Amino acid sequence: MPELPEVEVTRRGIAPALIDHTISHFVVRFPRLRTPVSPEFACLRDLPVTSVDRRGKYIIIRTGSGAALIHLGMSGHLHLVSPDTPVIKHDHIDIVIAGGPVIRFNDQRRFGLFEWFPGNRDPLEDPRLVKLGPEPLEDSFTGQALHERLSRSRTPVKKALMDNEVLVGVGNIYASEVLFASGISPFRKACAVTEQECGVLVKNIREILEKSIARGGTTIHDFSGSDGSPGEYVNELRVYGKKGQPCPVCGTPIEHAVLSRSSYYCPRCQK
DNA sequence: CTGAGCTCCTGGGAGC
DNA sequence: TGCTCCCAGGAGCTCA
Repeated sequence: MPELPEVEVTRRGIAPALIDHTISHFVVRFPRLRTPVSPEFACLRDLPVTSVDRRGKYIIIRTGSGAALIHLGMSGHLHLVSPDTPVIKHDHIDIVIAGGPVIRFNDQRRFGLFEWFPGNRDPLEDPRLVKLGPEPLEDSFTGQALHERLSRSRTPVKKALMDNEVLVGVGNIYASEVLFASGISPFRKACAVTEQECGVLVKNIREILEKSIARGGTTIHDFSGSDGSPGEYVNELRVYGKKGQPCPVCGTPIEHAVLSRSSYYCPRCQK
C-alpha cells in the first residue's frame, strides 16, 4: 500500500530508464480505473522524457509535449520489465520506452490514477495538487509549521497526520509508527499537540520515512518496487499490525482501534 | 467550515 | 469443499 516511501522507491526505480530516453508509446489495456485513464494516452507517440518527479504520493513524468500524472492508489505498482514479458492479470497500462524496457502499471484494486496533461499544462497546478500540504522531507517542514497546521484541527492527531492538506505522504501505516515513536496517543486532538511535540513528530516522520525509503519501502500485502522486490521496512515496524504483541519499549500489549483506519498503539507509552 | 462516514475495487482470510 | 462476509487501503465525495 503505497505511502510516500513506496512512491519514492518506485520513482527512483523508474527514473533512470526514463530520463533522457523517449517514450515510444503507451499501451492501455484497461482504462477503467477509479478515474478513467486519459484517452490521449492511446494516441501519444515519441515523447522525450525530461524529468520524473514526485509530489506527495503522485508521480509526474514530464516530456517534451506534456506530462503524465500517476498515482498508485492502494495497490498499484510500476515494474520495469523487458518488452516480451507476458501480461498478467491487472496489467492495465504499459509505458513503452524506445529501444528499452517497458514500465508496466499493475493495479489489482484499480484505485490508481493515470492522467495526461498536454502541452504546458503543469500537473502541479491541478486543483488536487495545489491544495497538498508540505513535503515532510523538505527543510521547510518544521515543528513550528506542523504545529501551526495542527492547531487549527480538532480531529484526532492520527487522522490529521494522514490528511494530505496537513502534510503529504503519511498514510495509515506510518501514522501509527510515527505516533508510537513520538509517544503521542493517536486519539489526542490535533490542536492539543504542543509545538515541542510537533518538533518530535517532525523528527520522527523524517527518520521513519527516510529509513523506509532506504529499505525499499514497506510490503504488507502487495507493494513491490520497480524491480518487483518487496519492501523490507516491514521488518522494522514496531506497532503496526501487532495487536496483542508486547510493546517493544515497555512490554504492554499493543492495542488496536479504528480511527478512520486500523490504528495500533501502546496504551502506556503513548499519551 | 469542519469532521465523520461512505464509496470506489479486488482478493485473501475467517467463519460457518 | 464452498459459500458469505469482512477487511485492507488513498482520497474524493456527501451529509450533518
